[in-house]
Amino acid sequence: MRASALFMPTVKEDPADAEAVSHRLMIRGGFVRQFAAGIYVILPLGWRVMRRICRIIREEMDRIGAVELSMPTLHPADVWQASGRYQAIGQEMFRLKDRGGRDMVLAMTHEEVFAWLAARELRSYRDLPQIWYQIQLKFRDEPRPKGGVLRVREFLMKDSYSFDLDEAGLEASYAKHIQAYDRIFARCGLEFLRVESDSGFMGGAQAHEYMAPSAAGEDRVAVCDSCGFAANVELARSVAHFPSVSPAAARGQAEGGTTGVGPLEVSTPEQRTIAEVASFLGVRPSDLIKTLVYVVEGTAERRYVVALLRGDHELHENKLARYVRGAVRPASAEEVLAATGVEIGFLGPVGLRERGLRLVADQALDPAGPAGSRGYVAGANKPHAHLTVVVGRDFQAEVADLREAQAGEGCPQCGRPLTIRQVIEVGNIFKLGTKYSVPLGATVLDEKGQERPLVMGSYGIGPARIAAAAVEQNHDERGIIWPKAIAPFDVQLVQLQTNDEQQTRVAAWLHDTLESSGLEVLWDDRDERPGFKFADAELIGCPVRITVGKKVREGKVEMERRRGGAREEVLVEEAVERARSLWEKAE
RNA sequence: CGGGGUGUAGCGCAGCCUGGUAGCGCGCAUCGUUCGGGACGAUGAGGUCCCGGGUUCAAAUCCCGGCACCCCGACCA
Repeated sequence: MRASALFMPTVKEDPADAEAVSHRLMIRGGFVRQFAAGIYVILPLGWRVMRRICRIIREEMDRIGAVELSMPTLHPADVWQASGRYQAIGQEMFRLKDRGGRDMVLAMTHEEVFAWLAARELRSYRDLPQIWYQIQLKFRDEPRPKGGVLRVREFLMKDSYSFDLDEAGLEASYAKHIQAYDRIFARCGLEFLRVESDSGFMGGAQAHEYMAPSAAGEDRVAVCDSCGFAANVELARSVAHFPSVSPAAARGQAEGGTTGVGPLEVSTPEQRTIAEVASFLGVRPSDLIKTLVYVVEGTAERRYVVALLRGDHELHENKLARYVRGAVRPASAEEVLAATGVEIGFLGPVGLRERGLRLVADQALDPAGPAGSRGYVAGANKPHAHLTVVVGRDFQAEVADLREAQAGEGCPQCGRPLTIRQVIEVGNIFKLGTKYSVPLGATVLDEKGQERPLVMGSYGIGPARIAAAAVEQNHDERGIIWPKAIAPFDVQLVQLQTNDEQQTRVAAWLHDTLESSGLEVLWDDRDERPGFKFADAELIGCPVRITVGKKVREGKVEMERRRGGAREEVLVEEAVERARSLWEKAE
């Protein structure tokens, strides 16, 4: 491909509104342009990267026996009403009406349509298993698109759906996807992790996410280097550290004993925050209990739930939400007062049950756990006072994993220290069960002639996120260093003097010969100065660069790898073989 | 949705406080010189100053309302 014929608008200056490295470099390198918030034009270079990624995805999906098809993105609302998601999903779904006034939606995912198709076309267990996939647009009205193509409102997704007769079949389909995904991300040249993920509070099905470590990532995972445990922090349990108890906090424990008299009150005028109380009483934050009031929304359960955490720990709201099986939000100051009768700052667990509130304590506070029946300081539920309390003696609470795993805490499997890594979610796999097949009537007859709902799985990959993650993980100050499998071209052939006939002849020959050997070549034949072309080549980041310059008079060209390595002079007649071997060695 | 910020030539920005002539760099066009690390000179094209309303003799500039985009947080099938 001649660069003069390729539309590749590179820019020298950083775009003003691009923060993430991948965003900056993909704009500057002429891969994408922003059209509106979270909506992108993919330019020819970007599209070549996308096509290579999609090709790898197709090869690996086909290899596990999946079949490709294409689903509509404009859906009548009724399939979404059937699954309940028309109501359950809020503003994230684009909704519209057709000319007849019928409710329509733009597809944000395709479980419903695939289940609809399965319901109509799959009749017998003999039709199973099936794995269907597509590479299709998704529309999500994200509240805040960000990070270039990392979080957008319209994007391409490979999504596949498996249909099996039973859990064992789903297990097999799930395992096949793990195989395919491991290969896909490895072939795309990504550093990635497969981690346990939150399957939501709609059932206990298993789910994993594929995560590419990057500072631009929006998720965090807890990883154990010793035993290989890896989970999203939304899910990860961890073993807390248990610092020794401060004398002041221990006093309540000692004087009350584990079964003896109740809590002791201390005066704490105007001391509201954990830090204030700790410093006022001369104890550590880990000697305090944090009392957080949350509102449970959209369930028949009690409206408030009180979360108790050790003072140095942070609540992970999703964990609380999953435990109480409903969305939660922090109660407002007024709601806290209404529910507890106390202002924020002096809230504590003692006596709240008697007011009809549900108390959930984080595992680290469990008296049956490593902390034992130790003393803590907590609010007294009256202004300007705190109590020294013992969990289980002075109040009772349900125990659950509520806090976010922190770096250095113990791995739940082996106890060694956990590492927290920031990651980009590039794919996920999910055991759905019968969540969509039942409402959409996707059933087959089993060998006994009994009607059974299909057991489904759904599996997603974001090709643009693979591209962005690859850039985040592979770049230097000059530009992108594409992994060779997904680079827009394999070789960038830079011809320096475009009016030099000998150079043109050599470049044309190299271009044609390399192409016929199976490598894709971007021949920079533009009438630009050398510095300009070198800068563009490094910005665009193809694995191998060949420079055709004045040395062709001596029968030589230069070549080098984009990722490090020395620049070398090579005889023209040896250049094709040498370029191929450099490309083979590229990562 | 809460907080912060920005909208001026294709891109990056100054001008706004203190109202009156719309400017700089890059890019673009033409010519010349140059051209192995984002060249130099000359000439030139290119503007609803985000939109609407108000104040004023006069608004890019002041006031009111709206919209768009970015960042932090919340949210994220």
